[in-house]
Amino acid sequence: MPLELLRTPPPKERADAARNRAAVLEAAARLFAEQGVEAVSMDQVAAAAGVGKGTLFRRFGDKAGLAAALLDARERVLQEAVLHGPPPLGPGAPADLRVDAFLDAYLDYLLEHLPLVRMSETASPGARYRIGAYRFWHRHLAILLAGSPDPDHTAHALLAAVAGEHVAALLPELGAERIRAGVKRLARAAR
Amino acid sequence: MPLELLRTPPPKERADAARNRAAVLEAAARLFAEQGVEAVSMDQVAAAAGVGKGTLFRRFGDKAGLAAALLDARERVLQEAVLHGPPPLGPGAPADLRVDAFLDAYLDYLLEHLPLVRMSETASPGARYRIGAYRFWHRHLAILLAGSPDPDHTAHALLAAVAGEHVAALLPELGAERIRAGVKRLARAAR
DNA sequence: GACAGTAACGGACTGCAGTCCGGTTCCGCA
DNA sequence: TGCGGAACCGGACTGCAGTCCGTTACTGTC
Repeated sequence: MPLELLRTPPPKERADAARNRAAVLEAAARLFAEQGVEAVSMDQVAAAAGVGKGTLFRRFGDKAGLAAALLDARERVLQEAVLHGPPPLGPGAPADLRVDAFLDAYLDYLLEHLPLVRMSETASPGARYRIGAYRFWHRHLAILLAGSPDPDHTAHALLAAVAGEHVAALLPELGAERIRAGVKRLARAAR
Repeated sequence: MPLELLRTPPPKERADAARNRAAVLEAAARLFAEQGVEAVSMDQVAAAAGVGKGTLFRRFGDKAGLAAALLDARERVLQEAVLHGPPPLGPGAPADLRVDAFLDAYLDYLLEHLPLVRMSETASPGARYRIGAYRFWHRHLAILLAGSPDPDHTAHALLAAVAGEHVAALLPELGAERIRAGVKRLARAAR
C-alpha cells in the first residue's frame, strides 16, 4: 500500500475529500468497535459514513488500508518515541536495552489493537511487508542489531515473532507474558 | 501426480466420493501448475473436475484445504523421515543436529511448493495454526529444544521464521541461502 | 460572479468464496 | 435382485471485495 495513504496528503486536499475521509474514519472506528473488525463489511462502512463505495476504496485501497489508516496515529506515536523519545526506547541507551524496550512497546501496541493490526497485515497477501511501518520497524531493529551475523534477517525473524497473526494464535496457548518473555529472550540470544 | 499417495479417509469412502476426490485433486494440480495457485478460482477447479461446487467445498472446506490436500503426500514423506528415517533428520542424532536437519528439510519442502504452502496457510485467518501438520512440526521442534527456557515458544518462533508468507516476502530481498543460514543460526542461538 | 479544468464522487457491475437443500446415487442387507 | 436409508451430489443463491466510468462539485482564474 502506498505510504501516502497513511499520512495526511501534504499539498492540499479538497474540502469534500477531507470531509469524506474524516467521516469514513469515524464511521469505521465506531462500527469496528461495536461489531468487531471481521464482522463489518466495506459496504457497511461506506453506508454509515454516507459515502459511495468507490470513494472508500479510492482513498484507502482495501480493507487493510482502512485498518492501517485507523492505526496510523497510534503507530506514529511509537515511531516518534523510538526516534526522539527518552531512553531506553529512544536514543541514548545501549542497543540491547533499546531492543528490549522496543519489543515491549511494540507488544503493548499490538495487544491493544490486535484485531485491527491483524486486519492490516493479512487482508491482502504480503500486505504486512509492504506497509511503510514494517520497513521502519525492520530498519530500527537491524540497526540496533549491528554487529550480529545477519542483522537484516534477524530483524525480520524477530518481527515474525510479533506478527499479529502469530501472536493471536499463540495468545490462548501461552498467554501474553510468556510471549513477551520469549521474544525478548530470542532477541538477546540472537545478538 | 501419483494420487494413490494422497490420504484416504479411514472410515470407508463411497465409490462416487472417491472418484470425485481424485478428479478434483487431479484437476486442481493441473490448473494450479498451468496458471498459478492465485489465479485459479474454485469454480474453475469444480468445472475442470466435472464436479459441482458444493462437492468441492464439502470435501475440502475451502481453498486452503484444497491446497493442503495437494501438499499432503509430500508432507507425510517429511513427517515419516522425521519419525523413522535415518539420522540426522530421523532419530539417533544429537538434538542440535536434528534441528538443523529438520529446518533444512523443511525449507527444501517449502521452497519447492511455496505458492501452495502460502495458500494453505493464509487463505483463511489462522489456518496455518489449525493444520495438523503445524502441530506436528511444533511438537517435534519443542521436544528437540527441551532444556532451553521455553521450548514451546521457541518452537513457535522458529516456525514463524519459516512461514510461507514470511519466506516469500524475504526471498527477493535476502535469497534462499541467507534465509536458510539465518534460521539455523537463530535455532542454535535459541537453544 | 461566471467559467473551465480537474479532482473527487458514487452506485451499478463483476467475479469469487462459501452455503443450502431438493434430488440422486450408492451400499448393506435380506 | 430389490429395497430402504444414509451419504453424497450439484448448481442456484447470498454476501462481499474490489472496479469502472458517467456525473458532480470544488478551486483557482479572469
